[in-house]
Amino acid sequence: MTKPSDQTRGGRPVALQPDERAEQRILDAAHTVFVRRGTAGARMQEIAEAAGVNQALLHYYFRSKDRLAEAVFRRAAMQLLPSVIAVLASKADLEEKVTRVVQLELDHLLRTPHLPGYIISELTHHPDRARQFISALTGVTPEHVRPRVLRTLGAQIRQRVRRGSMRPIAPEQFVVNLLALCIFPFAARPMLEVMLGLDHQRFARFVARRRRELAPFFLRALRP
Amino acid sequence: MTKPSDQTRGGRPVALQPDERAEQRILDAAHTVFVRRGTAGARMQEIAEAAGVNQALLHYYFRSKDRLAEAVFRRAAMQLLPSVIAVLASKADLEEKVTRVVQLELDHLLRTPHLPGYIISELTHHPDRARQFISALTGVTPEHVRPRVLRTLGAQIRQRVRRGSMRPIAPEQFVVNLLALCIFPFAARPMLEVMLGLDHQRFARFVARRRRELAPFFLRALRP
DNA sequence: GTCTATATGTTGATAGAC
DNA sequence: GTCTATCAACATATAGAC
Repeated sequence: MTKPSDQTRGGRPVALQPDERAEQRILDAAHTVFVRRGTAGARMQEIAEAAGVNQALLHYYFRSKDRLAEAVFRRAAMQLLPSVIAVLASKADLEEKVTRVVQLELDHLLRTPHLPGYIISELTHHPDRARQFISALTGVTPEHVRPRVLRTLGAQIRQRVRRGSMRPIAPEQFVVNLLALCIFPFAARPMLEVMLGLDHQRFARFVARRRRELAPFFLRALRP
Repeated sequence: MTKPSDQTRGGRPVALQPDERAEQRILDAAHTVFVRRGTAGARMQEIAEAAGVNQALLHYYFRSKDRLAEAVFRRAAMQLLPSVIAVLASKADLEEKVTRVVQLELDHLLRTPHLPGYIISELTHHPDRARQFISALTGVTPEHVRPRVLRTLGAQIRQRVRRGSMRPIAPEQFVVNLLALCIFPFAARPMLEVMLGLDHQRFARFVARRRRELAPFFLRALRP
């Protein structure tokens, strides 16, 4: 078994080899197809066509559909909450954290609007994905950071509460509320489009407005 | 083609016939399996076993997997926003609407926690579902009601704003924020469980707390 | 209405040439 | 590394007996 990633190329930053480019093209194509159809609904043939290669090559690089799906999911999971955890764990004060998370997340989701639906879909239908999701996160932020995010937030909140400038709120509720307000509109986009009669253009305007108003909305809810 | 629903039984409220009970059992079993595996990942055989019937009977009643999936989705879509639209369209004042929507939705989702993930998954992967979703809604609330929900909410908001007791907010943002805060925790439950280290019991407590605190949280965000 | 048995078409995966 | 050709395993759907 000689997988391309096992080969040594001397470690120098060379231009991508043909094989690497093929592997990358396959991964990108798989991402597109898996996101659109879901893992179970995706067809290896469609991925191969989208990548401009033969179906056998998919197995050459990734061995099975399952492993390919796992590779795609891992990469996608690392994208969903990239900067968010970093921001929440930072030393910035709460107002700034909220404002920056909203901007970062909405800007990012505007570029990859289908990501939330895909992640949610995978996590609900594929039991093992939860483990893979957490290990993908620990690839970005070390294992011990996440519990610390909650403790840090909790400390910041308690400090505010003591000062009388904030209502008490559990840090878990804080995080979930913030993520919900950012992510849900994209995850539920098809539902919202038919419910509210939004076409693509209106949805874009809807999000643009949200980008300005969401952080103030959230922060008002925290006032005493 | 003699479908059981075409048969006349005199219109009197009789006990369910064997056939009806089979059809119902199939629909329930299909719901369970489709929700767990997703439409593409579900197998007719598994549904048949769960319903305690033969696979051929599924086709006898529903003709194809696709039609069965459509029937299941339509029923599920009617469940997701059952009372919510009714409450939002009612004459109650805004505080009461918010409070009641939170209670109704969280209570309902506690009983069917997998519904949001399933609906979102279907809508993102199956393009035609959007049409079916809206027609399922119009089965519950007449077509002309939903635009009126937004107008009604808009009028109530403007009234408050004029009185100085509320910040301006577009009714679309109002509705999406409210739904996001209610539904997202369930749709993203597997993600939140690993991110926040919640087991099932902790998640239940998390939601119980949310049931008390969410409406006040939301209403504070609306204050001037 | 409900079953068993089977046809028919896909799909993921492999073998082997180049 | 990349291709063509092909296999074996399902999964959906139907035929036909009871």
